[in-house]
Amino acid sequence: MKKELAKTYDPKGIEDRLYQKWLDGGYFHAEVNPDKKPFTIVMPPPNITGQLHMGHALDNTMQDILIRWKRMQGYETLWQPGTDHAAISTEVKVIKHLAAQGIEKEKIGREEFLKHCWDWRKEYGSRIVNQLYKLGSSADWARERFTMDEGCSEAVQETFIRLHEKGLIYKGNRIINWCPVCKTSISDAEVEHVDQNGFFWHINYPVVGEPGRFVEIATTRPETMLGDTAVAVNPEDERYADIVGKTLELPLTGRTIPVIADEYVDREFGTGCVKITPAHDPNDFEVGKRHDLEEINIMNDDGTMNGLCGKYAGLDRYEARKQIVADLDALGLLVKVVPHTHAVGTHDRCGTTVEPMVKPQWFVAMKELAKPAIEAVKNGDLTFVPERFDKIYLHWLENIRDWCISRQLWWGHRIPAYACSNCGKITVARTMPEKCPHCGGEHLVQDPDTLDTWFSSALWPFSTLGWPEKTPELEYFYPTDVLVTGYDIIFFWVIRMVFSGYEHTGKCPFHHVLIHGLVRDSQGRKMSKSLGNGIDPLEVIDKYGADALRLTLMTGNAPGNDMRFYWEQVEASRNFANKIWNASRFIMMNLPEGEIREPEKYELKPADRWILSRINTVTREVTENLEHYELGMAVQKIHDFLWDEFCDWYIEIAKFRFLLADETAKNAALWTLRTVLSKGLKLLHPYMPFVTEEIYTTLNPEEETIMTSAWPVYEEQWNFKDSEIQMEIFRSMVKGIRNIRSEMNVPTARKTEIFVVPKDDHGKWVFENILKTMQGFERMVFAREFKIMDDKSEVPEDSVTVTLANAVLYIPLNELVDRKKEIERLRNEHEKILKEIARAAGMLKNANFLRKAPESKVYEERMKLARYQAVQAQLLEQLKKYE
RNA sequence: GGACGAUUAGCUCAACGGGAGAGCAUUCGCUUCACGUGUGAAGGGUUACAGGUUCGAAUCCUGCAUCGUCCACCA
Repeated sequence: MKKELAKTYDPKGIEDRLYQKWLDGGYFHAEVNPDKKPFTIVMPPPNITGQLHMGHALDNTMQDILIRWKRMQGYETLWQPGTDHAAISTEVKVIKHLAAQGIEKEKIGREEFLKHCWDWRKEYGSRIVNQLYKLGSSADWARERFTMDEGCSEAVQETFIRLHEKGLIYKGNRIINWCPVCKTSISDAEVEHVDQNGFFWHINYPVVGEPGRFVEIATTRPETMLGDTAVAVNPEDERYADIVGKTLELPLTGRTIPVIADEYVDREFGTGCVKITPAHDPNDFEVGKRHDLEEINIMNDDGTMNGLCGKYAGLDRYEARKQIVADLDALGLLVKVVPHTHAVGTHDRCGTTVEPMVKPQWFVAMKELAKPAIEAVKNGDLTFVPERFDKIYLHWLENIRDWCISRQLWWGHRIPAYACSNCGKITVARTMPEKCPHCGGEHLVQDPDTLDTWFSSALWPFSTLGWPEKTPELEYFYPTDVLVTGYDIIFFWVIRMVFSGYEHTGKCPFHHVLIHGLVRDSQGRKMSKSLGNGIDPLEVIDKYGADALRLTLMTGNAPGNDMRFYWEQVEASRNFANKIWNASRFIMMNLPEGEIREPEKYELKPADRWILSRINTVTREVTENLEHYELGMAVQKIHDFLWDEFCDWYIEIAKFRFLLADETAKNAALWTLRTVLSKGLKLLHPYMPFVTEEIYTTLNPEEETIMTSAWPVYEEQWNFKDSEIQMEIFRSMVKGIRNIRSEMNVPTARKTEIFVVPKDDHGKWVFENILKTMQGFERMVFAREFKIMDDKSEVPEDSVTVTLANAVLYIPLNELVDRKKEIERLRNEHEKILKEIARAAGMLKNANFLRKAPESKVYEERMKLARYQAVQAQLLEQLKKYE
């Protein structure tokens, strides 16, 4: 039973139906299969708070393309999906959600709050997954994981304990980045430096015992002076040499502080004297450690001044700044205020200015862990595509500081550490110890903190496969093959997965990292909620289909580069889907009920051989592009081949044979159409899964799906260079005729005679061959009659000419021939060809070129020159006719 | 202060050592029996700039300019 396709491709309905079919068919599912080679990608787990945005769409389209391609190549292909608990994001959202109902986190307590979080996860965790369905993602949903599910949580705990045992996780009083709004510590990676316009306040600190003598310091944060415990100068600085060791009066506090000398101070900057606040500045903290200074914490967790600040206690840090400045001014100690722009650390999630604070936190010691991760890139075990991201990765790792992993949040993996309320010592253990191993005390309390959300993501490539158990999946699918992600999370995620992989599994978790850029709006701005310029991928899918969206995201997109989103481009992609749809529809309309016989090679016409040869080459090139992760390049070639060569040329040529009684010729055309279409659909399938599946299964009703059909391979037996050359001549003939008719404004309806005068016997053979084998081609050249002549004696005088390399075509256009216009046209062409000749001849005259250039290049230029010269001679002859 | 990227047709981008390409836009045609979400033709570029290497450079090197991104403790 022959199925018919609708006149235009309408993705609605088709996409959902096909996706359901794929799910039901279990095609996305991968199993350990010793007979096949595995190919694995882990999906960057989207946040459970998230909504699908263009970044997800791009990221997942790229992964799906690789996965679908490898699946068709016969690999056991696992695309491991899952979601991330997104500690801080989720917690913030749940708090807001509860606040709307008048519920406060602190009031309901930890257990109750976590219940709400899990409810949230239940409600929204699957939302983004369903949105990924819409894209066509062929992930193995049966294996979907969650960073806080039982297995992943076990992996997290195990990791923590092992690292702790090795001494690589420690708890310490260090200066950390504190967010006064989120009220939690954050890691260095979460701090974004933003330029802010501020001031330099120059303040005089009086020298004790020397009335009238001051030390002038400059600071951008006067409020922190309440926590100053020294003033530092450079030891080499003669200006201040005599003051080192003296004591200063710290204004507004009644405290005194010493003047110390430290290399850290830059003599050239500011006044050359730096106030040292060890508890509120990372550098001062270091200086403080070197000089054994007291660390005075002057702030509360919410960024207000604490009880040590006297009259300023309770004021917000910025309010305190104002008053302190005013008070200093009143005391005559404010020397001057200078505008100053500087980079201020802000929390990347909420934009709050980070407050450095000294707090007891858990850290991962990074120095040793970073080593194998650095080595991996240096020895080629891990490569970035494009390569330039190597440097960014290495630079970060080579300058890495210890990773602060504890968070003062409730939603997340709780730190498996227990403090004894008797002796105060901490025990790290898998379960709460009954007795303190240090003092035998029975009152132990689990650390209230949870872990950085990236601590669990770092384990994702192996925790999802069952680690720490030695599961068959881990054995088979790990290490994974390629990781696809945006450059914006190299530090957060990629680096941490790499060192975690080496540390816990002894292997690099993947060998290639394919980096993509951001999808920006049409004006090049980042899509953001606050700007309201985001484009919802679901809206695009709804209007134009998932295939159109996917194609849009992949065309003209080079790895690592940002791209802009244009609706016009989506339209173009949709048009392409429709083009393929209609070409297929046309082919199917003409296919007979029964089988098509594979023609003998000699039954194939030059056009058949040409298109078969072309798709053979395209197959090879596309496969090579994919192997190099050149996804944009590959789809460009598929697109151009299918549209320009297959639709616009081959189908047009082949369709004439449908009308013939010559069954052999017709069969060859139909078989070729079907074969090339099938292969073309397969090449396109990873990019446009829906439309290709719909067509393919209609075309091949006996096949269940294109998804598991075999990826085409290059075969030498289908390489027909001779036919490619013949078709090249044919196409230049058709183009030449169309061109001239268009220039002369000849109506399509007007058919003419065309006289061909070949240059030589070979030329004659070529055109006789065209006449014999290209049935119906006269229509393509608007010919009433197509005659091959031995010489031009019988050609009507008033003909326009089309000059080819091996023949001249004469088109008698009678009254339409404007001699002046024709001369001008011929002259223009002659000029063009002279330029070409000059170029080629110039090269060939150059002795160095002949000596140094590869032989093939020289040969190529010789051939070109010969061809140009032939054309030029003929053009000259034409021109002579008019003179 | 460093590093990286971009600078190519009106717009958005490809090409990355051998004659500058695509999509969109523009102009002029086409109710050709798959597709007007189509089709034919045309116009449009000293590949930011200045040097250099090379037989040959958009492509490699050096410098410079503009824009962008990342990193960085200049208080």
